[in-house]
Amino acid sequence: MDRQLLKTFVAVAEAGSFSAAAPRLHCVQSNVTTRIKRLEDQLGGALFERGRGGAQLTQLGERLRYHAEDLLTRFEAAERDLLDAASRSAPLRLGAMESTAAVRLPHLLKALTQACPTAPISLHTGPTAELLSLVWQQKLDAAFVAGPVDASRFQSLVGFRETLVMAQATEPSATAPLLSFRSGCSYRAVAEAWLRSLGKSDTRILDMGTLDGILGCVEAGIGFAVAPQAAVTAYRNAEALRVSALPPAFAISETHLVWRQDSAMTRAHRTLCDLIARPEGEERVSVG
Amino acid sequence: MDRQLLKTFVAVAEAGSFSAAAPRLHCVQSNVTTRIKRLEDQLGGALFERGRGGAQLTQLGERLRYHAEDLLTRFEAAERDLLDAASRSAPLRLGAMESTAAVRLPHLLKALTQACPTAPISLHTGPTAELLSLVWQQKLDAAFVAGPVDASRFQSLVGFRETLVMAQATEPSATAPLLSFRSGCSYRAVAEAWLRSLGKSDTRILDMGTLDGILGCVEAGIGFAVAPQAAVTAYRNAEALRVSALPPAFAISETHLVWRQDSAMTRAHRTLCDLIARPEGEERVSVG
DNA sequence: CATGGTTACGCGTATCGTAAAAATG
DNA sequence: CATTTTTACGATACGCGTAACCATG
Repeated sequence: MDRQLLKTFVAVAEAGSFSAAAPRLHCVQSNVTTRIKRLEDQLGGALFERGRGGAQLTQLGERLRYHAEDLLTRFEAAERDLLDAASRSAPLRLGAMESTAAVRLPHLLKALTQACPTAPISLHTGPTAELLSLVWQQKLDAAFVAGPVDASRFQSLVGFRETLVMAQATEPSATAPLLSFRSGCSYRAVAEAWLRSLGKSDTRILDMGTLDGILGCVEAGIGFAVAPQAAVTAYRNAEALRVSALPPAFAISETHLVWRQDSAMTRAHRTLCDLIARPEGEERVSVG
Repeated sequence: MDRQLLKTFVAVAEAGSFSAAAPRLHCVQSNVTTRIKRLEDQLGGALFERGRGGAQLTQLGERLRYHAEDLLTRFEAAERDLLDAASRSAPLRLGAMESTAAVRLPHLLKALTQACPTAPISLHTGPTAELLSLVWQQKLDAAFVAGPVDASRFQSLVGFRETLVMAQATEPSATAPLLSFRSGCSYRAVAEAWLRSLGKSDTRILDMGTLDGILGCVEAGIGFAVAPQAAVTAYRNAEALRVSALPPAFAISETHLVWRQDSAMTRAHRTLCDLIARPEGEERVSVG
């Protein structure tokens, strides 16, 4: 029972067939057959029931899957910890909501890469629920999500405390749509909740990928947006926007950095926490 | 970071040198060099400091050792669980005090091998403390030890409740030595405690390996012994022995079967527990 | 200079990919 | 009959052991 065999096995279990697993493993399908057969020989029982529609786990297979996923995850966690302890620091797999990624991360990641030049940093964006799941599965080391956070499963740090405002064109239209990031964004969730509280459940929503795009459309009078105050005032043509406060219940948005409490923190991860804990301004002073 | 590499690494760490590790791994020393080098390349740092007296772990090596031992143990636990789930049941690695092994296990193991013919059963004998350590390290699946047992770390079952008696020749001598199993045996510990309570701390002790040998020597008038009543009455020439009771504080000895509570129980293990839970007499009836 | 680690090298076999055959619904 | 798995087979490369070569206390 080797690591490669377990990887192959899990890939087949996930892909649902031998042939679909092969490309994921960067090998040909006959190799998959051989390896699964070896595994089955070693364990003395069938792991899959082969049929027309691919391969389905047997009872024994289900059991192996449980162990295999656990073992492989632990392998990877150990590898990261050791890479970090050795010369090069381990890669940091970061997650963030799209809005956070757009508004806040550029400065932060710049500082982080300066502080940890050897740590490759990857970023996955997605809605809060997906990010939490990925962190829990240890596919991500940490993620920026909308708070509050379940403290029994995750460790967390308040990353950013935003004041949300509404931005609209100087000539507002009554039937203007809400311009927002894709579904799952916490700013969007706030905006929707706010609109519901006003009884405006029929407001149209336009999805956009970037904050600049959203504010650009707002400026053009296409609709209105709910966004962090800092982002709005930093907009290149901020004076063209009319900014109004949200009711206090909706105005404050906290973004937390979360990670599994039982996973070892890598160097880059600790550095990130330091950068968040200390105000950004102070950072600049120490550099300049 | 492969399983074999970790095995090699741990072997070197335990053996203290590359050359000493090689025979344990059933390979030649140059292979050890190659594998450790691969590991070091992958992690990007040295794992050992090579010197005259062998190889010593670096800081990174210590860290890897922690992970490696954990991973390897989990691998083996998973393997056992899966072998058990597949056709053949997993091997049962049993431990027992020497006296238990001699007096009680023959019947029990016979019944167990009948009930689980496909499970290879191995037996390691040793004193209670060693057995508990081996069970904790998951080198043994379960062991018979002298109670009481630390319930926070181990799960246990009362295996045998013995009445201990003193056996001596019909013509006892005042300066006779105690005939006993090797140090660490719980019967011997009882005998020593009893003698201490009588102020006879100068009694000589003769070590023997088998109960028959001990009772044979008792019969020959060489000394006296503390042994389970059942074993004494079952002795082939029992009428030649004079049996006397021990004070109640020393007469009762409980042998527990213990195992780690967080390890999955294999088929043979469950069967063993069943056999212990039900009285042996009943077993015979169902067979005859 | 003896002990222990490294490097060089030839060899066997495990594992790879290609390709054809068998199974399955 | 299309899709998926198994088997056959030659080529490559990986990992083994032998043996000679270094390092070091």
